[in-house]
Amino acid sequence: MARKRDLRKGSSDSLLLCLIGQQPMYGYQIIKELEKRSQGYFKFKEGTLYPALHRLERAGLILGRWQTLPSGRQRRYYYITDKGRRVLVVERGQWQEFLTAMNLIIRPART
Amino acid sequence: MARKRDLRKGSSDSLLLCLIGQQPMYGYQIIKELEKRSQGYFKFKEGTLYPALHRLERAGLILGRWQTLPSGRQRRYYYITDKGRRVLVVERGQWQEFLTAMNLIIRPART
DNA sequence: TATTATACCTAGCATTACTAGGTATAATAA
DNA sequence: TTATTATACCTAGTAATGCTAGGTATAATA
Repeated sequence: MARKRDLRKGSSDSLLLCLIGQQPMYGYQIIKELEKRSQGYFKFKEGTLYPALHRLERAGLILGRWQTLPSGRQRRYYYITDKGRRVLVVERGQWQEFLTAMNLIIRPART
Repeated sequence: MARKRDLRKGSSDSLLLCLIGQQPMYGYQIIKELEKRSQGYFKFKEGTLYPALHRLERAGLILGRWQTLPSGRQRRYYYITDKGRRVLVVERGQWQEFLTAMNLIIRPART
């Protein structure tokens, strides 16, 4: 039973949009930042993160730009788009609705 | 983007266990009950519910028994098992953890 | 008589998180 | 010097699950 994995399904895009919406970020940084902010709960795997970023970019919600560090190392920074911001608002609302509905069912019983 | 669908992924089993844990129920009843209790949010499709019930039964978390009504109609009532109760406790905890982590990320920004 | 509600079922599709592999550089430890 | 860890990106294929769309059948209502 892959319960934890599946609870997370569908939340990834909102999390990524939310972070990138606050500040442009690159993939590796996002993984570290999500783990830090969630106090260790979210540990995105690369096989989850990078495909997700590519999906969001294809959907026009974020925009990626390669940036070269003085060291010569390459990073791909992602910027949220206007469309991305609009979608984020919707998704935050959907999260609230889902949370409310879940709590109506799950919470009442204290057994 | 099937966002709402995917948020729900992984929550179904907990919802079903939770309901059946309070009182034995049959499939059709569960659909109606979930919709009522969630104030219309959860509208389980039969293609979601029945396979889920069968999964839970295969996993030994619930037990199904056919019952014949005076009318002759058949219903399959599901009962939670001891194992099911133990799993439910775990899943409630996991939901809480997930909720907490999500809120740490999603809530702060009020943009 | 036709429609809606009740009551169950399943095959196959779409989506997404993850596994497990890959490439490459920089910094640190042994 | 060498080995390991951290940084930084990528993808093919698998597993899991919600849903679509179809099926069967009876009872109640319009």
